[in-house]
Amino acid sequence: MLGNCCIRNGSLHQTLITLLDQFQPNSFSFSVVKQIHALLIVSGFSKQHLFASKLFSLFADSGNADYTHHLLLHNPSPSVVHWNRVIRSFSNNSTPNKSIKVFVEMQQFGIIPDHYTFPFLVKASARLASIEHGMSLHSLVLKSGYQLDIFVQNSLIHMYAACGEILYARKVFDEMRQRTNVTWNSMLDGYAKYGDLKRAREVFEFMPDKDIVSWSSLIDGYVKGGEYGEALKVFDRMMVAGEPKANEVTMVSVLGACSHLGALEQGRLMHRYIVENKLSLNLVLLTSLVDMYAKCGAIEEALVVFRTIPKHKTDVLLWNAIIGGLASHGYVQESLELFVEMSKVRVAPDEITYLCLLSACVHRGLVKEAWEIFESLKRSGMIPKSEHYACLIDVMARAGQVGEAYDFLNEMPLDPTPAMLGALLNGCMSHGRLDLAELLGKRLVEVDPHHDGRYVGLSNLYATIKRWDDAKMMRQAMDITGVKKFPGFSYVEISGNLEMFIAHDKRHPKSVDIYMMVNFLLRQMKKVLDCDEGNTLY
DNA sequence: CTAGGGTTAG
Repeated sequence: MLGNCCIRNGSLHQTLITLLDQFQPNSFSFSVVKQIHALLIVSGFSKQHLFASKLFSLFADSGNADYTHHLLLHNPSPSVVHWNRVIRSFSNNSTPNKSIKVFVEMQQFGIIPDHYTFPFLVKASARLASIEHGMSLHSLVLKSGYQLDIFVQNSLIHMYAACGEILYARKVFDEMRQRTNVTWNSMLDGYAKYGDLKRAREVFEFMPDKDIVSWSSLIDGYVKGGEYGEALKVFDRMMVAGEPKANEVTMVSVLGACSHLGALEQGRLMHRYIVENKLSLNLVLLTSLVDMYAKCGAIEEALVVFRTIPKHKTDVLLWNAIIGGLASHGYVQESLELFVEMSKVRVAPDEITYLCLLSACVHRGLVKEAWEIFESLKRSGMIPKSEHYACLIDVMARAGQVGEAYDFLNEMPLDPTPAMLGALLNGCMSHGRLDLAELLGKRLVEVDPHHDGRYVGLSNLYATIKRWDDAKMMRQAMDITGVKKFPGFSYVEISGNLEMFIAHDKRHPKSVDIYMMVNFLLRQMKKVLDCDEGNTLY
């Protein structure tokens, strides 16, 4: 079709040049370019350098690294530029190790690397987190005399940080004579990823021209470090300053902070910001929105966003977000329906998908269904992990099948984790198997001696059966091992303000009202449990 | 005739 069109126009040559120029790396279909390629071969243009070069660039940028490599080997005399493009393709691909392979191959062909070659290779070793590759490349850089190239230096900082060698990253940084924003940002992100938020902040405050990458790196650092409030503060500061403008990447991190805080109003504001500023709603951002609404308790809004997304554009992360959201709201039936829908659009579930479904069963006490999901997981060729086993033990224990759960625990091919022992212990407590509970409680203290709750759990057990001396002994054991009891706490957002609640805390000004409501809710929950009609969403 | 290709944030 394409060919007919060009030939009728009478100027194949000109048309193809125009066509090729119009393609942007990410906005063309691989098959269309292949058609053009075929046309060029048929019409004898393929030997013309201009076409070959343009085509080659398009393939390289489209992420078809293997095809680009194939083209390269068919080129009678590829230059270092061509090799570089292939090496870059692989370093951005899912197979960065191949870019190092191609580098070796290139040298076998007698091609000498230049200062463009090294940043790609160093990036590949960063993605592989391979300090061995990284350091031997660094020595090659020194041998070839490219150590003062700022792109090379920047990539080395990133590589050392990605390999966890933050001091080496800093050494490269300190020895640089001049620095660009990328230099500062790489160092900042290095510290943030390393978990040293204090130093990340220092770099951020000190650097001359903070751009959107600087702000996004710092915000994401706080989110990854669990300092969600600080992440939002930094975001606010950026908004007040008015520039730089937040982009899609920034919003993904900020939405993550809202999710963890349960800050629904904040999250809605972010959603509005995204729409009003016409940020592109790519799949990553949409997934963050779905996740935010789901984690903030607004499952209907999560579904509204989810339903706007064309099914052929979805991936497993999006499905996990919505299935997990439904599951944690107790909508087991709906989450299973979406699981079926997901396989219909040919998105393969992963172990997280199964974990979401299993935890849904735990919430609603569905033992039989949990087993079915577990079997389905094994049928799909995945190997269940300890979290999956823990869900099964939990759901059995809650249902009072304590003996069965205990047998399962002993027969499974993994070592029991604290989560499994704890779940089983809770089951024993609520179903009166205090003999087994004591055994498990002791085992838990053994495997998890620094966890405050383990001692408290056992102490409470002894209190229940009025073995006061043993209960006291557990408290003393905590003093001896130096384990401190930290109260549990959570955040809730009420009309835009974040409120922190600490377990058994009576200091809140509305404490009396709050506990009245808690007791009311507990009674309501008991009623629902007595006549479990289930709840439906649609 | 001798261009062409680069590093950082989700």
